[in-house]
Amino acid sequence: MSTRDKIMDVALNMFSERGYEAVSIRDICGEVGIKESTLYYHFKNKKDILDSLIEKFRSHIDGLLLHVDEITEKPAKKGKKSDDISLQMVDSYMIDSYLFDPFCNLMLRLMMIEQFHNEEIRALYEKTLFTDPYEIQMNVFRKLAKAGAIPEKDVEWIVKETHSYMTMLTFKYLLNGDLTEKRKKAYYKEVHDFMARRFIA
Amino acid sequence: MSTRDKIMDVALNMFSERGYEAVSIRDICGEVGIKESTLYYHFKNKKDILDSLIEKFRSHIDGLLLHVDEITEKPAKKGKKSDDISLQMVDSYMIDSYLFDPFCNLMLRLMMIEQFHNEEIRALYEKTLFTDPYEIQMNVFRKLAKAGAIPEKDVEWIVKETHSYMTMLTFKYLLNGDLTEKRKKAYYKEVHDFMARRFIA
DNA sequence: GAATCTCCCTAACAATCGTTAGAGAGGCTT
DNA sequence: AAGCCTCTCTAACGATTGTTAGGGAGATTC
Repeated sequence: MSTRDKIMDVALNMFSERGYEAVSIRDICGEVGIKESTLYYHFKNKKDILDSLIEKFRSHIDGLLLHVDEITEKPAKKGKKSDDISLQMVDSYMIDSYLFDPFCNLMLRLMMIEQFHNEEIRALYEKTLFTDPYEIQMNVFRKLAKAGAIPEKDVEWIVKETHSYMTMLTFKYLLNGDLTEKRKKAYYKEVHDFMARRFIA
Repeated sequence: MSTRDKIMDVALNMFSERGYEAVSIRDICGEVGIKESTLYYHFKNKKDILDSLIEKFRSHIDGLLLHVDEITEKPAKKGKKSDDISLQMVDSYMIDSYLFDPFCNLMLRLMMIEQFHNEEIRALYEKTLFTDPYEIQMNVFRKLAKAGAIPEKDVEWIVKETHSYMTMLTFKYLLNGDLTEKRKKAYYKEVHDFMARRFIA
């Protein structure tokens, strides 16, 4: 890993735990194992580290959203169980590559902490935690409705319930305390129980 | 308002926006209109301000919980609509005195920010946002089930859905950006729509 | 072989941090 | 009147903050 990457990695870990302003340049450099002036070779100032992290996160989730669109666009196969697409989507992809991903997880924590005095971060936080997931699930369930798997009129409330349940669990298990295997399993189990009740039983 | 109260008020506003470590003693004193040494007459150090805020919040919600217990203990009147108690409880009391209360709201934001490097705050945060509300709603809906308003077997999932929906809305509207009238109304409308769909329609 | 570029260093800068010593003004009790 | 308590002030302390000037070692280019 390059020095620049190492700096961003250490900074993210510290920012997401203590907050941007509470972490000093010397804290970061000490952990990375470089002198302060070396950091200023790679970043023009402290704010630049934060901006670079946000930029990295932006392009990271842009990639994810593109892939989600690809999956969603595939026509729902008739005769298959109604939960096929949604479970594949929601369970496998979004959870693994987004909520359980260490980089995304720490970025969400960082944004949760910094949202209150940074307009840009607040907007990105709202988009990635509320707007985008809701829209993605809307697309999936509308697709299912068109394939006749669920009634058209139920779509809105099914999405609202699914989305709010997963959002609550995200705050409860994934953005709260350490991201341990135990917490991930607890999250996964509750999501599965919810899905099973909704679509399998 | 006493100087001590003024300090706590200003400190809470700043801590909840920028985080504990990012706010300096001089920031607080400047806003209050006193010199730094005066602050040290009222608090033994910076941490003492934070601890006092937590203590104040603790006794505040203890009072709330006591009142909630009182309301819940009243027997459900037969012949009344099934939503009576729950709506009265959930809508009026908890929302107004807890989620919409400026002091509680700022404390929740502060705890959201500080939970990651303070064990005590993390525990309090988990309790007041997840454990307590879930338990309160459980008590209310179990009461309703005993009165025959809803089937006993539905209680758990009704509570899970209600609780997760309100928790999601709390994060979306009340702990996110400024606590404006607009946001409070948006929160209230969505809760009401949910209740109406569940119990009235 | 000289020059340039990349990446790190030592050493310091003014500003700000949390905190404290000590004094003074006004009101209360003896 | 004397002494004490409450509350605020001025002024400073050592430590830490973000940042910069300038130099040096090693690889690459001309």
